[in-house]
Amino acid sequence: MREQKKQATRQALREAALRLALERGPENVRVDDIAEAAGVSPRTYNNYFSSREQAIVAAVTAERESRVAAAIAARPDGVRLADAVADAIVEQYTAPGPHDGDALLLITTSPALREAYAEAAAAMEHPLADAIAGRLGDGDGDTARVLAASVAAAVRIALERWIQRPATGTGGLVVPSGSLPDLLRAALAPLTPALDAAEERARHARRRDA
Amino acid sequence: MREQKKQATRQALREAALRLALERGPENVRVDDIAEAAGVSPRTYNNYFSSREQAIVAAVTAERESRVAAAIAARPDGVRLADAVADAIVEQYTAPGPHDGDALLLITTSPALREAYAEAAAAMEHPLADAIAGRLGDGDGDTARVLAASVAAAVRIALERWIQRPATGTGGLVVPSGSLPDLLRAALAPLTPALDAAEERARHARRRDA
DNA sequence: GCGCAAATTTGCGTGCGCGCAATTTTTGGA
DNA sequence: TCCAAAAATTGCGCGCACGCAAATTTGCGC
Repeated sequence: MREQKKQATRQALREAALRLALERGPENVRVDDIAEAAGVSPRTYNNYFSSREQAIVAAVTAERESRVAAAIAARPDGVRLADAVADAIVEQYTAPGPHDGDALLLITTSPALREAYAEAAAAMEHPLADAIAGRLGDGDGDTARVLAASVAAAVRIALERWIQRPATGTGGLVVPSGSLPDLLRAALAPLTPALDAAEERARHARRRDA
Repeated sequence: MREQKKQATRQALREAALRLALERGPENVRVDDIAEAAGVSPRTYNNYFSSREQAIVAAVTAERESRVAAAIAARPDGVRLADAVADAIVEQYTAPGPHDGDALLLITTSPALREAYAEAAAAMEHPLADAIAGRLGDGDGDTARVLAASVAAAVRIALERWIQRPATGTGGLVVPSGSLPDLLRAALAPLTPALDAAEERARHARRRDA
């Protein structure tokens, strides 16, 4: 129940950060302001978030990265790994958050926030590696890590694309950065052969053991 | 020739950073010291490197990341993409640098330096994406980006493993983290199917065009 | 309720990253 | 050679991240 209090503080900081950023614009939010709004000392803020952008972005990201891993583990054993991964990711990234509308608009505004948002996808690397290793029968933990890192990188790239505002002023026809699910699946597609091959290898290894 | 001067300053900073870190230990090197040793204002230091660790690590990393891309582009068209990538990476990461012996020992000492060293692999993402796109006939630049990011992530993981000191005090038999070439190839192996598939697709696309 | 141990919060000090605007250096043309 | 534009360097100031140690809170057995 001590953990509950920590999560409460964390959430308070997230929401304070987002609210202030929406009210005043991201540039006019000091770390001290966020801490004060959450009823916490400025030093404590940095025990929870290691940068100012992280807190704002976390308000919309929440625990999404670890949910992805859980969602993958929850898929029945029959489905292909590549499908489990792609479906879980699309599912979690399209799950409606409370403030998403205005918050995402805000994030696209600031380069620093855009970067932090895309970079947050890296947080899924370790949970994802565990989930993939679980599915592969953890014959080779290293393979799982590499695949997880690759998937995380693909998601990051998809998010970068998605958040990118089409260049203003060029008047050019920039590809209007399709829907998020499409971008995610497109970015993950090149990795499908690698996931399939790893799954196949794991299957062979298991059969050999039996 | 203005570019030459910039590169000279950059190198002076790198070498000064490494030399001081070796002399006093990484913790006892202020950014101001590095700047002074390189005959440059502290502010200028941050025009070249955005963190203290970056300069030290850059002394051993140098321009390795961009060389990888060049090495890939230099391979004859016949060789498989996956082989070109793996060979180029192994080649560049085993190329003997001047100070490598003591410098690498130093890097393994400090967690911050270890992280910076592994993280430096991310710098190869963009050059690598260009090189891969070139090989694939840039039919799909997005695929190249994802593959490049995946390769960079794999290299990062291999480097993390490599510089990991076996846990002291556990007395356990930690796998003694094989040779760097082996680690690199092992980390890249899971991505081979993805690289092969992308190459195959590109070949079909080209044939269709002809 | 009491008190102790563990974990968390907090204040303080230091060094750092970087935006900004002024200054110095470099470049290329007349 | 000289000058104007461009580019790099520098000083300044601010806010921030974080190590450290003291203070506070929390959890738990009695």
